[in-house]
Amino acid sequence: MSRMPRWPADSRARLADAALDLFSQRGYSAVTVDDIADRAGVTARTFFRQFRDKEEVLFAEDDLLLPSLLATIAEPTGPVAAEPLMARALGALAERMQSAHEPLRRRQAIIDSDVALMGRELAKQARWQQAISAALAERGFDPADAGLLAAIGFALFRRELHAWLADPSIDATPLPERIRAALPSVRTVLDAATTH
Amino acid sequence: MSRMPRWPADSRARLADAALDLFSQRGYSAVTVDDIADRAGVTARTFFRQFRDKEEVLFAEDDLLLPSLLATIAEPTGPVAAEPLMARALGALAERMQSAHEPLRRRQAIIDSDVALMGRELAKQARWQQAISAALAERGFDPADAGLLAAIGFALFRRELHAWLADPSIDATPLPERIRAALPSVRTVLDAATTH
DNA sequence: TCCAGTTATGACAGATCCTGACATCAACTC
DNA sequence: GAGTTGATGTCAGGATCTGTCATAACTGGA
Repeated sequence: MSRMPRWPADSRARLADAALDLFSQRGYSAVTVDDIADRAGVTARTFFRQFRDKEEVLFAEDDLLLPSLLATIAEPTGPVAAEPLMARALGALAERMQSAHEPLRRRQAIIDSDVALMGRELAKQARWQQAISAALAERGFDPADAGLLAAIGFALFRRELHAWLADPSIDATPLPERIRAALPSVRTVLDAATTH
Repeated sequence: MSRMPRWPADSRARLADAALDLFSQRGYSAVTVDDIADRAGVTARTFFRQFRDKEEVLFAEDDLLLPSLLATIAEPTGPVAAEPLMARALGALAERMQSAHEPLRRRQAIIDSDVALMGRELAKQARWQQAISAALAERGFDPADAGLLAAIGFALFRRELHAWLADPSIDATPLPERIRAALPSVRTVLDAATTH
């Protein structure tokens, strides 16, 4: 019994935690991969075996959320219009993020502080958008519409997510509620006008 | 007379040309900064004095377009609704890109081949979006609307730009015309529905 | 029991990216 | 013609990321 692994397990999780802590304390660019590896008790080579590059340690978790989002979109429910489907899919995604307000907040602060990280986040979201667009087309939407729908949904989701993360109060309006409340505004925004 | 500069002029332009050629031939990641500098007849250090990093050489020109786009938005024309204003601003931007179909096509092919470049492009567009949103707010739009408007405008512009670049025929539908034709679709897309 | 295969890691060399510091030299200014 | 400016070269060095091989725990079967 008493299996003694040669090294403590979960080096991946320890690296991710160490990275988030150090980035928060000193700022992304002031932290080297060696720093992260040291704090996690491994070498830099192990870091790069777990994460493609220094940036990826902040985004690896995201990949766990996409499949369930796609599943929600694909759920067979008979004919459905774009708006209620978006409400259901984005609402479900928001539910799953609801419990992680504080970690998400720290992470977003780091990303917002570095242009390259911002780019990485947007690139990842673009691939999500692509996948969602494909899922919408699969369900029978016109492909051209599907792309625009996915783009609009994401723009709206991003806006509400940032507003939610920026709100420090513990009993702020929950994210899913924000999303559902914001959806109708897309309809009216094109008719907005200036006074000068 | 006969001023003999110590070095040939326009090292920046020669570097940009060399980079585009080499990236097209061998692929972005297979080309080193030394390769680019060699072909341009300078050293790598000069490359980094002209461009912040290896990626920037593909995006530097973009910065010339933003000011005129903002100027179009700010043009005082009396009260105006969002949709015609977007049509005018995006149309004018499309006009200025119209003549550069082939270079833009090559550039986009390189960007699409590399995730990091995609991220850089999206980050740059996000900053544009931010600036445009601010310009819209400055003109009197509700700030929340302005952000969503800018996002929708960009999503639409990107879609049409990619379609235009993907069309190899010389007398394809011109970009400005595509943009203006696509704008109304935003209104109807939320009412699209599936049949299953 | 013993041995071969698997797996996670360490160790090390090296390519590439990017920066800081200083030197060089034509062109310009006075 | 002396001094200044500006674009470039040269060099050292840190950080990121990869390839390769060695090591030691674990695993499964002879």
